[in-house]
Amino acid sequence: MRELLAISSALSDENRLRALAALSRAGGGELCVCQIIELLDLAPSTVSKHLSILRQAGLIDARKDGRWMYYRLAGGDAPRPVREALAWLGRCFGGDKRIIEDGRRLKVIQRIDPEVLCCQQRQGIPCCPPDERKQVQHAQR
Amino acid sequence: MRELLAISSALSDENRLRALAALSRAGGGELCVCQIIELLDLAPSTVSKHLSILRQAGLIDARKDGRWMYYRLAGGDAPRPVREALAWLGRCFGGDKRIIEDGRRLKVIQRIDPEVLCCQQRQGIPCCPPDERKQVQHAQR
DNA sequence: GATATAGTTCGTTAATTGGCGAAGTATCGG
DNA sequence: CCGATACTTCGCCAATTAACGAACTATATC
Repeated sequence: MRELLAISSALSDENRLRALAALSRAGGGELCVCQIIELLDLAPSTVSKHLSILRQAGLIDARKDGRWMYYRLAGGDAPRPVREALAWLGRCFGGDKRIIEDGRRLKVIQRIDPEVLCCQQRQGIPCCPPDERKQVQHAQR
Repeated sequence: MRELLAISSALSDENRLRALAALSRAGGGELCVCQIIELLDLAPSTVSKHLSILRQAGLIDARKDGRWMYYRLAGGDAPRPVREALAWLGRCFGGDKRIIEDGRRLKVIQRIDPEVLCCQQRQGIPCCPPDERKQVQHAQR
């Protein structure tokens, strides 16, 4: 019950679902935090908290490489409830508008060297056209 | 996304999970509100709210019969995300201690005529062994 | 070592949510 | 019609949570 609640609670936030969708679509299966920050357009501390909630629930794994943290979806060694939840999500994400738009932006983000991306974030430069970002936010609903 | 969030949010509360588990285990597949009130040991208005959240998410259906409302799990005509979520839950509930205990108590509750159960609730009489419930409640007796 | 940097943790605030009782709605039995 | 009854909706309060910036940790580079 506790595990089940941890999973469903982790899934009950839009930004966390977006992060999971991004991880499931990231070629190579890994994203670094700065990429997720860029995608979600939230403060680093907020994204870090979201990722820690997903990790606590067992839905994602983390790998540290120098100063960088890479996150990926939990794999075949994860408990069954986790694997099944991820499979369920995968089938649901299919045609969602927001997820598709995120996928498009993710491709752009992944083309940028993380080093450069972080540098741009420090200076408050968005990597994607700003007007697209506002649109996404307003289309939110 | 909206549907997905409605479902996962509905599942992110222990009492709602307990209600779903009870519905999945209720022989005949239906429970009336007073039975769920008795099982969860919450105020009627609270239980009603929980049920409306589950219903909003499409996870349960309702049927009105006179003064009584009967709830049951959504069936094969429900959207795929809902059906899959319920299937996932069904596999998770398996060995959970609380769910098993609830199942035991549910059997006792279902043996009571709902008419009598409601009458007892009005008078603050618990239908199950008092030592398993909060002592405060029958202080009046 | 000193400085910079990628993430995390902490503390605060605003919004959301779970809980209750009171009031409201619809139905039953007289 | 009338009261009783099964449930829902409303209004309020307490607990939780998402968000942020500031402070902290760990690692890389000089």
